[in-house]
Amino acid sequence: MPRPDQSAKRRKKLLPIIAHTFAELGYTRATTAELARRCGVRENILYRLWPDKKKMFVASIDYVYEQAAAAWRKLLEDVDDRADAAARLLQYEAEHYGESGLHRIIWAGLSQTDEPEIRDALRAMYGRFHRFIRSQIVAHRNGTGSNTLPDETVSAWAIVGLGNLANISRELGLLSDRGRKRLISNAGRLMLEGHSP
Amino acid sequence: MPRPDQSAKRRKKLLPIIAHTFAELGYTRATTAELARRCGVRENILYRLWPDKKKMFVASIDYVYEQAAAAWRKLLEDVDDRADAAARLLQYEAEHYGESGLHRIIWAGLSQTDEPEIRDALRAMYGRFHRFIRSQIVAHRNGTGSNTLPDETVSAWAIVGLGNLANISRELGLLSDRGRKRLISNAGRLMLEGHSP
DNA sequence: TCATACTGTAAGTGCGTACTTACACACGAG
DNA sequence: CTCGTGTGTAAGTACGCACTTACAGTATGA
Repeated sequence: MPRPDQSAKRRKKLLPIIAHTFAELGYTRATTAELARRCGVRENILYRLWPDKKKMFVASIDYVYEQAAAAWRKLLEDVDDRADAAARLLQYEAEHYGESGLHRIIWAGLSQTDEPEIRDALRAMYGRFHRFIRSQIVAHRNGTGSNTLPDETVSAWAIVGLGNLANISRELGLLSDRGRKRLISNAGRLMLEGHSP
Repeated sequence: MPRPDQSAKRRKKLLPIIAHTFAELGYTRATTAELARRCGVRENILYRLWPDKKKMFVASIDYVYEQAAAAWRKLLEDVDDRADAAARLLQYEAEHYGESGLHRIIWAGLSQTDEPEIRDALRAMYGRFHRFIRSQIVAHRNGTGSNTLPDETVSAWAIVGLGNLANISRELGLLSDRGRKRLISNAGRLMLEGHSP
């Protein structure tokens, strides 16, 4: 028997570089040559790790959620009161939303939704985000829901939308940093509990 | 003197076709050959009307707002009570959001924001949408603002975000038609006046 | 030690794309 | 009529791209 296959390890090591390159340049401008250059390898090495460019991109979409979820999990480790967790997450996102720049991958993906693999990856990603946020809302409200509030499913989607727009506004310079913070914390709080701070 | 220049008229006539092609195929896959084919002309004709492909795309971004604004203006013609207008618009969008498919142009643009012209066009477009919605909110609240509500600027951005997410959900099949309607009308109403129907 | 699969280098290849050029024709003003 | 310019057709060009191939080297298990 010859040497063992290191592909899995290597994929794991290169994926962050690939993902950030897609985020920075978009799908088209992130050429396979450029991806390879930034990874410090030749193109054919990438093609040994993924069958084609599209698969590299799909892997990057999954990576976006992994990263966000990891940051959130870490944040929640320090929070004892589960009902408080949602507010803490909102606060955290108001400060840090979009810093990683990885959300640009999603936009690149959204303009390629005619590719089923990409569409499926995006749908899965949004679904995961939604489920996570919804579970936080449920824990936060904890049965105290007033009937003038939208249900948790709707509220969670609205908060996803809020985050989305916060990213766009950061990208285009639509709002100042303060304005964006206010947007997330005020509108987010309203969605969460029916009034803004 | 020879024949008069018909370029302006022609641009106006072809732009809707161009825009819908970008919306359907995205920037990259909407090749100049395909754009020309759908317009029923040869490529060089397009290049006489716009200096390059990027300019065709920028014109399409502007077209997105023009179209939405035209529909809204038409809807508002029949509304006497200005305070009611915002609710009517929400209702209308809950039913028809994203039908035109033109929003896909925006996603294509968002993954090209390193091009200053495209970024500027997008920023201008979002600014116009925001101003329009904000003015409707102001008229709707008409001084009756409670202090548990976010101010009009924040609320307007939140509603823009809501619309954005509604489009994404339509594209990816995240929500049923009913779910999307509920999202826009419930969360939108909450943003507008502090409680949902 | 040795066969075998992994790993790296370097040079393609074919194709699709944005954009151009050359030229025949049509129309409208003087 | 006729000159000059808008309009249409058709072919072409240079280039960048995703993806491939050929081959030399290298570490591993039996």
